[in-house]
Amino acid sequence: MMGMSAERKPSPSQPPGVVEPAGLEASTGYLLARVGSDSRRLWAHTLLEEDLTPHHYSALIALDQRGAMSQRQLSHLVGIDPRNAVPVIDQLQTRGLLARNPDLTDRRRNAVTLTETGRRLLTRLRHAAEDAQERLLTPLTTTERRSLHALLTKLFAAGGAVQ
Amino acid sequence: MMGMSAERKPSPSQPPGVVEPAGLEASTGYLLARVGSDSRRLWAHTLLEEDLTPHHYSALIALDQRGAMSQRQLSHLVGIDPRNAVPVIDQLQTRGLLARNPDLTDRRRNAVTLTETGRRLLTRLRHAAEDAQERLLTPLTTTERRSLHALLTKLFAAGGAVQ
DNA sequence: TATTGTTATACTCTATAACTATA
DNA sequence: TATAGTTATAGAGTATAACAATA
Repeated sequence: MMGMSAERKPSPSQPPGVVEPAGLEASTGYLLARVGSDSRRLWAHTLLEEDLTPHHYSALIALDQRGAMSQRQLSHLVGIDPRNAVPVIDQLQTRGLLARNPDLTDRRRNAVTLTETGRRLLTRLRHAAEDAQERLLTPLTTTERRSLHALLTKLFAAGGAVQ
Repeated sequence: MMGMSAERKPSPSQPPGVVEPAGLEASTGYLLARVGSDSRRLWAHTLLEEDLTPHHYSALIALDQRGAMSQRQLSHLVGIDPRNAVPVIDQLQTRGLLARNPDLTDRRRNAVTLTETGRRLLTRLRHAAEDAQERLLTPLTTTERRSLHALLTKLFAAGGAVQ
């Protein structure tokens, strides 16, 4: 419908003498980027019903998990630039989902916290997230899902090394 | 340096009674999207030296592998919208890397083919792609890489089912 | 001097709508 | 009527440069 589509060739089975150049599916990096963007697209589409973007959701999740923190900490945790976090936090604050309080130990900082409204919305969103994830991972068995999660975690944890 | 960064907690080891809400790293979909975008970023950064984007590269690869095809086929194969493929193909044509020839069986279509110049450039780019991939997958063993590739292929192949 | 939050800005990627020429 | 290519356009995501307040 919208996502990915390229046909696959499970077994190359080349006629002898013909060397076909490697296709896109041969690259793990390409598959990672493409499946990853599909994952994001799927989730973004679901969040549209709540008028939120994946960045909004990630920020709410991080605040729920770690409690109050500065905007820099939050941006770093969510993986976006602090500059681009400003409008994201603005919108969440306007909707009463989080609050910016003064940090008493450092007056440059805002202590960003989740509100009760934000927490309630998050509960609803978590269910939607599980549904979306279920749809995404349908082709995999439980064991395969665990394996994929472990491998991605390994890449994610080492992330700082990339570039 | 720029990519991902969130700290991990290999073992949760909660104090009894405290239930910490699940964080972002608990979601396979999130990890997929984030590691995927890092993969794309890394590759895009490498391609910048040749003044190309990942889409340009994907198009060249697909043409090299499958030969002449229409713009729609090419777009579909690469996973981008035909509308957005127009400027991509324009730029590649301007640089003499591919050619748009009339399709004799259907005058609406362009038969897009790789030029010799395009093929030569591609040879160079393939090496760069291998290097980038090596950097990306450094944290994984050979077995783990094979496993990841297989899992992603499974998700990719089933892609049409998503959404 | 370095850091926190901010603004303004620009560029890429992706998506919606609508046109044209062919089939 | 449906399809192939195209244009214009708008939005989200990301990145560069620079600033004020504070450490």
